[in-house]
Amino acid sequence: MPERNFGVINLIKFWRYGNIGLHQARENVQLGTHNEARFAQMTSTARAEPGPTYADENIQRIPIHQQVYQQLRELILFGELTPGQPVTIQGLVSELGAGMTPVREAIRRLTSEGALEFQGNRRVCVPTPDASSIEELIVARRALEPELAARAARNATAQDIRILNEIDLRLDQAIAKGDVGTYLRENYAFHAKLYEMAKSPILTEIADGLWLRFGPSLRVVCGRMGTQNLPDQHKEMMDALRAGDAERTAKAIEDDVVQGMEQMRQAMEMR
Amino acid sequence: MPERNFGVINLIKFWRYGNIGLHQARENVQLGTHNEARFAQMTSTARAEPGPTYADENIQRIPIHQQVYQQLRELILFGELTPGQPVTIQGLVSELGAGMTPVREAIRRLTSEGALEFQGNRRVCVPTPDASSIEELIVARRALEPELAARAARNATAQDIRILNEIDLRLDQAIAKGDVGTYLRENYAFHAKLYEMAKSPILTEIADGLWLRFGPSLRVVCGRMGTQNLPDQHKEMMDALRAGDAERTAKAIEDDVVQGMEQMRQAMEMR
DNA sequence: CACTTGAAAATTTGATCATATTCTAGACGG
DNA sequence: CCGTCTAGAATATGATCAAATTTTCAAGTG
Repeated sequence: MPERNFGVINLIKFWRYGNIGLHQARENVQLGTHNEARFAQMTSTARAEPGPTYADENIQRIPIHQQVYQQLRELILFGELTPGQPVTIQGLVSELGAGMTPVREAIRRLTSEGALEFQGNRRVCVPTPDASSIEELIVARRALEPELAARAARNATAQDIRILNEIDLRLDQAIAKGDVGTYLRENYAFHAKLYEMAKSPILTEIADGLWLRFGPSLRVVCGRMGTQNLPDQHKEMMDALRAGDAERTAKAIEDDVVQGMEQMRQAMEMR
Repeated sequence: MPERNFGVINLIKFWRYGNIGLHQARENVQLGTHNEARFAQMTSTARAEPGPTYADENIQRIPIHQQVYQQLRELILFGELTPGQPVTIQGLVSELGAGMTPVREAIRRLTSEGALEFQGNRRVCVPTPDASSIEELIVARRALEPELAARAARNATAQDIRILNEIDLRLDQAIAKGDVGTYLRENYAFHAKLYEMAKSPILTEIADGLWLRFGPSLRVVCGRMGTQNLPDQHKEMMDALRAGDAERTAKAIEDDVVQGMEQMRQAMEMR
């Protein structure tokens, strides 16, 4: 059972078992009080240093509903929550020490992104995609990712390429070590970086949202298969990128996406 | 205190001028009380008959946050709100007689769908798409709509085709009469019906969401240009559909989408 | 007698609101 | 023109009520 309070960002890892918010110990875990909650990236990965490091500038209160949203988003994105798992408002409230309204707002947002599912009877849970959902996701990603990759290639700076390369290195290590969690995060980071480079906010938002729909399943599948034969077509893509060849970059990403998604589909059909 | 209850559905027509909720007459308009607010379509068009028609079955309370969401959604979708217009929580609260929490939830949902924009300083407004946004929307719609149309064609029943045809007739009449409001609604209805036929919930949700992003602009453009030279490539599409030719249906829809969006882009650039 | 079934009580959770607190933008005075 | 102040708008909480789920318990059935 959880014992410590790491600030909101770190603490939700403990869930993942059972109905969120019910069968866990009720720690006096608390969201940062108003003076502690400070600026953080809108995007994803939380910094490891929540200390009193908020130097001077850029100090901006980050609203609680935003914090809750981000955390919940990551839990789903990286499969910390399993498909079918119920997510209750009250659970989150007591788990996070936040009020109902912000929790509610976060849940609505995630629901409208397809990351959570409204069950009809006022309840919300993590969706369990079926075969046809996966098929739709393949179509959607296949349509969007190559376009984004091509745009990224056209805008790529040396700096961008270096960062991508670093991510890919960590990705390789994670695969070698069989570290599923890191694999998932770095793999996402790789694509997210490409999105960022594409400088196309709308397309990015859509493509990014798709991850939420298969994140939980991806985790389950990887957990069963291990990381060994996971796809990493990124090498060819990096070559194309360095060569400044947008078409080839797009094609490489398409292959990566299709292979990864097909693998997931097959793994899910097996059960 | 409120005197009549029309059900939330009918009442918001009053806005559309100025900052929502501020400079309007304060109708004593009120959200349905708990026992009055009853089941309605999750989708779009509200039935005209809110009377005590909730016969026996299917009587289900529709949550206020849901009602607020739907209304706000339609206001945006059909250009009742202009780009740049601020949308305030308090405004909606006093206009609708709803509490803050449900209004808040509705706004969060719409924000995460791109229908509203968070301005950084706790304010929310209807976004004003720039040229590059439009370009992205074209790419996205061009990728999704033909796919959906092809799927629709494969599933089409005689009944479906008849309904589509009726919608298209009303569309023609609206164009002839120069009735922009009806044009917008029927045009949307046409595509929405296709989505429904495609039976692909995820792709549909994405494609449907895009309408929210250009709805307000579309209204502005149509208002300036009149309805005369608006696109309606639906005839060719209907032929293809009746012939059961999915490819041709997809192509026709692609033309329709591209032409419509390009026209909007040009009209917007003119100013 | 074991087992299913059913209905009502008890408990958990969701929905909504009223209220307190924190921010922001714009007015006002220097 | 710039800093200060103030009205009002947003954020966040906890209370309250309604709905749904679970539990309880006993009657009915094979």
